[in-house]
Amino acid sequence: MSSPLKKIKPSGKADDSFFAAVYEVVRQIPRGRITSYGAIAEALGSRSSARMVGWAMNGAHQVQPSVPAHRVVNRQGLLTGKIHFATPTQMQELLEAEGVQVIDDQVQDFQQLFWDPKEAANW
DNA sequence: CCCATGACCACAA
DNA sequence: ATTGTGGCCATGG
Repeated sequence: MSSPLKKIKPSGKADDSFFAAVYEVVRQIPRGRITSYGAIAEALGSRSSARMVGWAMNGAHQVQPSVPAHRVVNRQGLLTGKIHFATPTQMQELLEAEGVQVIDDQVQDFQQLFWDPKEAANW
């Protein structure tokens, strides 16, 4: 079990929907780190599928184990998805609780805290 | 079945 | 730098 991601890659057919793959990747995001929708999509092989990543997050709340959707922001490091959380401040508070500074829905040192899913990918 | 929307991103002008 | 448009796939009316 050295490979946390294992075979989430669509080699052949989608055993686990694109959604499942997204959830897997999001769970790999280290605490105090963040990534972007596009980065996840690109890591999955579909650079342009960033929209689906966000769409997948829409149901992440009811998915187990818990998916740290608050660690996923847009390309600008902006908390675009905060509106989908229980409260408009939930996402920011979760990030700040992990040491991520957020000002005006903007992640500080975004580029520095950015975590590339490809780094964890074992392919 | 067709149309519209969506937690996005990249490119062209 | 800003604006507009296309694309991606899924879900809902």
